[in-house]
Amino acid sequence: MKLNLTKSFILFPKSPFHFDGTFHKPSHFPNNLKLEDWEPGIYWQSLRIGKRLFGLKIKNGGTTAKPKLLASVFYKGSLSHNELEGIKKEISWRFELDQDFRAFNALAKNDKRFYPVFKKWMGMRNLSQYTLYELLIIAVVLQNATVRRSQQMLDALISKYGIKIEFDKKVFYAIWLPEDLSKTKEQELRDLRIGYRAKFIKRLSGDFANKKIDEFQLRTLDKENAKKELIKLYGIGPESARILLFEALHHYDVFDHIAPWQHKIYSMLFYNKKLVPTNTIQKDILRQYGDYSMLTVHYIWEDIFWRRKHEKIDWLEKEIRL
DNA sequence: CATCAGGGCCCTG
DNA sequence: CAGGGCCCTGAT
Repeated sequence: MKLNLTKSFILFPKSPFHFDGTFHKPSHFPNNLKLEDWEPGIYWQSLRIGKRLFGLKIKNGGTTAKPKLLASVFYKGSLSHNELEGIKKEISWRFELDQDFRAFNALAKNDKRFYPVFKKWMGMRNLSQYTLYELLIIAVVLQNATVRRSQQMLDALISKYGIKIEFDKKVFYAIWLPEDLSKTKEQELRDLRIGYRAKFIKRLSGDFANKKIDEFQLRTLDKENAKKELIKLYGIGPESARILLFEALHHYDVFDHIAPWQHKIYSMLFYNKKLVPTNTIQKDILRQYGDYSMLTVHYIWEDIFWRRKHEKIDWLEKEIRL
């Protein structure tokens, strides 16, 4: 599908805003059939809004202190004024453009140990590129699998059910709509070598298609209630819920679950030791960072993965199982 | 060649 | 609330 038409507009995120830290997360695994792409100062992605599919390109037109985004939406057919306004709002929500970071930055300033990290990434947002359903699919392929296998599963799903789009002379893929999968036979999904996750994905797709769950309603709930709703979903447990609460629903204080592979990395990052008990890590992080526990960890986590691009960090390589 | 854990979760007892 | 089973892969 070629998206030939385009409308451009300017967005002003609340200062400070860190463009590259926001639009590129080196800790996320890259899949071959790209949903998004980044180079310094430019970001692209396929953008699902309701049932429509768009291309989104955002260029950096400002600085961290005086942020300005040059955005373009690519589309086919028509795009009404109202629809465009809706897209702008959705972009603001997903990329947290209006987020007030004053309290967080005050906390960061008093942190002797990690202040250099916070300073370096000041204004970095949590990145939530996808709809709740799309992120749910990604969370499911992450379960009980190493990075390479997660990549394989997502690529297999996208190559069979995804939608290929072209805009700005680049090719991207988008995740299908829930209703596209709700009637699929479980075996057809299993043939993609996603194992027992086939059952999860089928049932989740059905629940979304039948409106048993509504992303916009979940956005209005507080953390605990949102979590309760997410855990009710078939195939979504504590770890997947944590990912969704942070990435899709923008709750900054969800440091209630530590997965085994994260455990090793946190132990080294925060204590320079091999394995510190998880409840010690949790207590320490919650005591120091409270309402910003997950956001804080996100800054420190992404920072080490940025560093990994240029320097070899031996202990980290061992923990990132490819 | 076999065995096993891995970016978890469900189900059973 | 503990523990077994689950799909598949790459590591050992």
